[in-house]
Amino acid sequence: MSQADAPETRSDDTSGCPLRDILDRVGDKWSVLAIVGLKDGRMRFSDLRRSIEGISQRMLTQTLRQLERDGLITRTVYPSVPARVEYELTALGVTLIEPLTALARWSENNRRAILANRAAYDSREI
Amino acid sequence: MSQADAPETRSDDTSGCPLRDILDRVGDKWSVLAIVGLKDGRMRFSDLRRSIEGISQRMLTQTLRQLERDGLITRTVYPSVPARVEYELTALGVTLIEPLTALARWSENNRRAILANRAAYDSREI
DNA sequence: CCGTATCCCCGGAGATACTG
DNA sequence: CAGTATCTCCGGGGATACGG
Repeated sequence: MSQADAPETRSDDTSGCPLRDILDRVGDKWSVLAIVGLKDGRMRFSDLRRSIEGISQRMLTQTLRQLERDGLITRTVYPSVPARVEYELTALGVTLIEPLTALARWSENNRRAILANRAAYDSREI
Repeated sequence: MSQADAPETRSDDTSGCPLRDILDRVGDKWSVLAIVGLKDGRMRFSDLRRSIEGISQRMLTQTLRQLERDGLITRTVYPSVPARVEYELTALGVTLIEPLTALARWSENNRRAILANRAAYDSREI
């Protein structure tokens, strides 16, 4: 994709689509699970990890860093031995729960319909 | 989640998380743009393609098929010459617009804050 | 105009091993 | 316990060319 013809010169542009900016985060499998995992309060790294079935240490760290960078969660290090780190949603992060929940509701409400549609589509599509 | 030896359930799995099922679609860059592109009414393939900056023909086709399979859009072929195909949101697809819009609003409302957070994080993180 | 088939590359993400 | 560093593999998706 060449930028040769894009006169749109907002510097903080996100490729012209602010929606994507958040959706990239929200759409990310692990990000959502991490946010949801933190919605009931602070958690330590290892507990969070256990609560998110299937995530690797690497991915959890990476995901949490992103969320921290965006200001959606805080990271608190307790200099005990062994190290102990807790994560918690920020005020900003908490506000994300609501629209996320709206989507979750939509999902639950329409899940069966969608699965049925898929089945129907697949069966007539052999 | 202690599913001792979960023997690789099914392929319409969602791995026990219905949320993911939809988020996989919603989180998909092109899916969202396609849905948004159709929110004002039916469109032909090529118009849709032009309206979504940067999408390849391959990706658009693929994305539209998925959405059709899920029953979120309809595909109508007019056997004219040359072929002409129009896509349109279904009733179900229309209902997705609302929660999607909620997220979009959140995005717009918090975009600056997030970008600021990122900048702050990056500057103290050299 | 609309869609499919091929080739190919780049980066995401798992496994593993190691430090503070 | 929490995090980083490699290595590697796999597949998403762009470019391209062709068919209906």
